[in-house]
Amino acid sequence: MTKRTDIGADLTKNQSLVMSALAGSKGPMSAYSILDEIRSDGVRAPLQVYRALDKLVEFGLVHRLESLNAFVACQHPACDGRKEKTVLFTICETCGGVQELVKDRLSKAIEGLARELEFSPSKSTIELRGMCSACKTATEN
Amino acid sequence: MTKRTDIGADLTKNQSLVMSALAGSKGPMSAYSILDEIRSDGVRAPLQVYRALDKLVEFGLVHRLESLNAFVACQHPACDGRKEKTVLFTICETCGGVQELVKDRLSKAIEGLARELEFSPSKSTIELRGMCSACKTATEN
DNA sequence: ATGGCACATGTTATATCGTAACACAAACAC
DNA sequence: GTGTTTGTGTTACGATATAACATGTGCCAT
Repeated sequence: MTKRTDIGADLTKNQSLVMSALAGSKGPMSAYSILDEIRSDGVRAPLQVYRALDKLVEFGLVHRLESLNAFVACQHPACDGRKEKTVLFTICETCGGVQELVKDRLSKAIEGLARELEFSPSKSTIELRGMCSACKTATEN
Repeated sequence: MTKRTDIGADLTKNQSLVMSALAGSKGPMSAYSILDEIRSDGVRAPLQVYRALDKLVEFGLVHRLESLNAFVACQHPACDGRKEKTVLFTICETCGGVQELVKDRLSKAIEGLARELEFSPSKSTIELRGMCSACKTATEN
């Protein structure tokens, strides 16, 4: 049932609920905080959330941040076309903001490295923790 | 008490126990599997392991693999001098093997990116999941 | 030497994150 | 219409991590 086309459409009920919780959040959310948001819509168990998240990640609509055990909505229209790309996240430890980027130079460096090592990556995790420019300026007073 | 100099020396009791469990393992270990290894030495609670791990990570003797929630001994003599470097891990999903690398091209790409974004990283996580060359050759039969 | 400090330790309890196993329902293929 | 796939719902549990509090131990400044 259902095929994903554009954002939010053609998702199953639980997938839509999880997706809108994430889309409505300005930062990453844990599976359990998503659950809390959508309890009022009838979702009751962690597993329902995790199952929806698995699919959303598979669709490229959501990314998992490994260093936070949390999830964010994809910041591109849909990451679908970028499945093969190397995505990087910056995570500001001050404001909690997350930025998602695809950079050619970085992708190239990773690809080159993998080739050199004869390692076939199926998934890459690149996360920078630190302080974003906005928080730095805010601190300089 | 105690100052770290070379590997294994000048660590506290619990730190040494955790360190040797990790050093004796060919792959990454979870905190709880470390605990199981060193229960016979009198370590009883997760917290004792986590505290030792925190210090060992701080010393650069151990790295945390975020995508596995697990820990590995540093594969360099001691990662100490490399604190500012960008370390990458390849994680083979077939054999469980982990390789730790420092590559200049990658470090440069990350640094350039951070500068461009005016983001100040305090820690970077770069992990490639996939299949190592050895497992690939083993599969080709 | 003793009182204060920093740090490592020990212990219990609990928070947080994630999955196994089973049952049922809806859509689809043939 | 029967079998298959996929989503759903529920209970129970496993795995990962930390809070809070008490104790021990070396150091060193007065």
